[in-house]
Order: sequence, then C-alpha cells, then structure tokens
Amino acid sequence: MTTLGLQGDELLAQLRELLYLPSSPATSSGDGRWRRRGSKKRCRNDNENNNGDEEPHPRRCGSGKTSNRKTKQQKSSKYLVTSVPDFDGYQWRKYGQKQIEGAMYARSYYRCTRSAEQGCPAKRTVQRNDDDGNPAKYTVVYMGEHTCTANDSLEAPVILETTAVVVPASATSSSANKQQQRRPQHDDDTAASTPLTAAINNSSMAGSCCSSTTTTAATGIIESPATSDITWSSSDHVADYSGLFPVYDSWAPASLQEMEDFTGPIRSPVHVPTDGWTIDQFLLHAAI
DNA sequence: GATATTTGACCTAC
DNA sequence: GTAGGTCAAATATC
Repeated sequence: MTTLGLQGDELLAQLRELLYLPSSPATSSGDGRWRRRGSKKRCRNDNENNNGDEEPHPRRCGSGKTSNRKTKQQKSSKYLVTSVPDFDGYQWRKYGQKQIEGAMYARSYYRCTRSAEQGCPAKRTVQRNDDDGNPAKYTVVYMGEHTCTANDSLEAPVILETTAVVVPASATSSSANKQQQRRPQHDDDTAASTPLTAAINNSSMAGSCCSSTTTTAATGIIESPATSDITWSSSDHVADYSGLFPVYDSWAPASLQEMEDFTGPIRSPVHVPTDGWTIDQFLLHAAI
C-alpha cells in the first residue's frame, strides 16, 4: 500500500509546518504564546495611586532616576535588512514599542529573554522599512552581544540551514495551499497535538535555549534563509537576503491589514541549535 | 499563579 | 525641547 508513503508525506508536511510555524509548542519557555494584551495607564505623578502619602515610584511617578539609561544610539553592533526579522536563532522578549519620528511604522524593542536570568545584554530593535515592498522589509539592529549560556548557547546569532524548506512549486501546490487555508493568523492550536509535535518536543529541539519565540505579525511570510546566506553587518553594511528566498507562505494571515502596522507580536518559527543538523536532516531522520 | 505583551509615561542624550 | 530608549502596571492567556 501507499499509505505508508502518504503517511510519511503527511508527517513531513506536519513537521514542516510545525517547524516553520510560529509559536510552536516546541519553542522554549513553554510558550511562544500569542496573546493580545491590553494596556492601562499608570499613575500619573502622584495623583492616581499615591494619595499623596506614598512615595512616588522611583521612575513612574516621581523624580527618581533610574540610571542605567543608555546613550541614545547605542553602539549598534550590527544590523541587517530582512523580510524575516525573526530568524536569528535567539529568543527575544519585547519590552517596548515606539513610533519613530518620520517613520511609517513603529519600532519594536527586544531584549534577550535571558537578560533577566543571566544578564545577557543583547538587544535588538525591529523596524519595518518605509518603502513598503513586497515582501515588507525590516531593519533589525542588534545591540550588545549575547552572553547567555543557556542550553546550547550560540556564540552569535545563528540561523540554521533551513533553506530546503522552500519546496518546489509542484510540491507546494497541494500542501502549501492546504496550509494556507487552515493556517490561522496565530495559533499554537493545531500544532500542539500531532504526533510529530510530540516527537519534536521529545527531541533536542524542544526547550532549546535559542529557539526564537519572537513572533511577527509583519508579513505573513515564513521563510528560512540559510545561515550562510546571512551576512551580519557592521553598521556600514546592510545585509539584505530577503530576495534570496522564495516566499513560503505557510500561514498567510487572514488579513494583510493586520500585518501592516507591525504592532502585534512577532512570531517566528522554531530555530534549533542542533550541532550540524539541518532541519532537512531532521526531517529525513524523522521520516525514516 | 505564572508569564509574555501592550502601551503610556518617564528619563536622558542630543 | 524633542526624539529615542526603557520601565513597569495592566492585562490576556495558559
């Protein structure tokens, strides 16, 4: 029977989907969750919360000076222009967003998720470029070096060789369409319950320190450039690898509109620091 | 309850 | 004075 082959294909498709889908449960810290958050105002000086007697919050409600403020343009070590700002192999936590003067899109600020535990100073900003090409491009600026050593630490932002995911058109016609159809804008739901998910969760991929859980509502494009195709640039150069890879639109958003603002969380597929294992190797292995 | 994100306010360099 | 960077309460979700 061909069922085995079909099953294999299906499993492969599933795995691919998982690997290149955002917020896969295989991402570390147990979540990669997508949430929509509200916001509230904080106390404005002493009026709201401090009925005059509490000492004002050192930062928010008073005069306190919390110190570690950096210089304006931090020593930006490297930056690149990409349509897939999330593929850097690290795990980032967003801590701010700011509308930048003269820019159409807000800039998002991220720091390494290990910054709290290990004091990793690595930060990055992601800003969508004004020239709205297709796909949209983002300027990602990295500041500081990773000093975190969790699990399989990587010396520098590393992206696994996952280019092979760009499947030939003939192969994508069915599976990709399927994916497009059922891929919601954001979810970890479908991914969570497949056998392959379990396989991944049990594999070294799960809980890897550097699987990136940043998420992007930016383009709806998921593509995985190979490591070798990315040039980390000093401030003099910009690496633009966005054109090197065909778009693998595996989870097209329901509405491009929601991508426009880049205000939502940024999501990215799983990155796995697997000592020489490419995802294709993993796929191959999994399929056997 | 834990954790990540949102977002306005705050702080500081320019 | 302004713009950019950061903080942290509020909040959503698991």
